[in-house]
Amino acid sequence: MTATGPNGPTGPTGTIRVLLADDEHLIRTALVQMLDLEDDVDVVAEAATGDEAVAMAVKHAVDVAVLDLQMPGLDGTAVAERLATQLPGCRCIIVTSHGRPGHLKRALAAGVRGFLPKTTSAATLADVVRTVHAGGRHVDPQLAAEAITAGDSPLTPRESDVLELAATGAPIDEIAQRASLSPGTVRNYLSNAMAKLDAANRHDAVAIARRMGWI
Amino acid sequence: MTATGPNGPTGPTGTIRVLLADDEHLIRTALVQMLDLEDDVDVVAEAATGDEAVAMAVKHAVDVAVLDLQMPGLDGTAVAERLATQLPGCRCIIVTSHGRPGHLKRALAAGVRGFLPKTTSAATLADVVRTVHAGGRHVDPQLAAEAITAGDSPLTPRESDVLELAATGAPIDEIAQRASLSPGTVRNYLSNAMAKLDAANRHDAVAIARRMGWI
DNA sequence: GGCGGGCGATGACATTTGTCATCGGCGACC
DNA sequence: GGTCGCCGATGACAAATGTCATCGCCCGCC
Repeated sequence: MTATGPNGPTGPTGTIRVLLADDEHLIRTALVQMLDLEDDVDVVAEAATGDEAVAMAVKHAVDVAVLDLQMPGLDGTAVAERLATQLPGCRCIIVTSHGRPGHLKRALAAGVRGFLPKTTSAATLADVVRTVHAGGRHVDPQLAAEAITAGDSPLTPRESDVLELAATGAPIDEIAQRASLSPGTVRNYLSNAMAKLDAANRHDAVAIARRMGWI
Repeated sequence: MTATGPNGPTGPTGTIRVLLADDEHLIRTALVQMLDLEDDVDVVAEAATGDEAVAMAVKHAVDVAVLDLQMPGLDGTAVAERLATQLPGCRCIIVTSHGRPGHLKRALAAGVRGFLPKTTSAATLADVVRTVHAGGRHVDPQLAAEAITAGDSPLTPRESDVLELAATGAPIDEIAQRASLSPGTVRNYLSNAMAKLDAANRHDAVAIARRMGWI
């Protein structure tokens, strides 16, 4: 099984060419060093933002991209979407601190092949890089279970928009302005969202939606 | 300068005995491996929670404790407070994702000697471990500047309490119950806090207080 | 063509919040 | 002893928020 990645010939000696993207310098370096200890893994690129990640992945034609979910600019899922078209052979793995069911769903929809919370053991990461590079998939079992029980967001697109704007704590009028809606309409959407989420008020609704990863 | 830690004789060969506490398994392992590459640093204990961190630090009589700020149970600052009495010679370093001025102030008050955001470069961490072990201090310069300009929390202790309870999005009555106060009193405190923080509503106030690290 | 659902809006209404003045008790400080 | 600030409370009032019914428009589906 000599290394012929999905993207044609890979590294000179069959190592897996990896991009690692994380905005936290300390963490990124630590992770890179750790992955580089594996002799079949070669971290050939690093990035601190989503945009940088896309650029570096393409430039170095990496086999696997390990992406932090929350980054300035594009988030990990958005990067995966871009790479799906710009570097079709590249497989993406998302790593995140906060494992919300909704995030997992969106990531999977974006074609991500691996999804891990940062609470998983270190050995797992290298394994998942290999699994994914070989064409397999891996999502954290516990998260998968949560995602299944949690179901999809009951909110309509507009309701999500408005709720997202409400997340800043802004009063109704400001939300209305920013969404180009009448204040009354905003209240209606918010009221609907609250009913669907079984929340006592909109801030509670925001908290619930956030917890589920729906906004 | 043979290694005689503040706590009496340290490791057998003058290495610095370090505890590393972080609830994210992946990160913790990566950081441990990275620090262990330094030949004058020896990570002799790990912990995933605040309580565990205190226990392990004492048990292994470490010279330096590297603590993540946000952990289940005790947070990094609380651990530092405990260690100040239970293991007086131990120096504490706090590492955190979100650098809020208030957190820095509280940490310094708790006797912490180093304070770093996770965005700092990897080389810095080992340096700070050495600096702190040698009796020095190190706080991230940018954070220090913010902390100085930000000033202290204008909130009274009770106002902070109530605001913290309000942070969950609960309605007034629930806050009142949980704080054992009359609803009217809660509204007064909240109103005061909002005025002091120049916030449009209490959720805005929560956001501001959080940003400053005052709750 | 009818039906349902999302979208956007309005109006009326009840409830919740925020504001303000005011009170009494307590402890610290001069 | 007087003053000041924090604590806890009450009441009155205004403003923001949440609820509900109802309307019209448009689009997709059967």
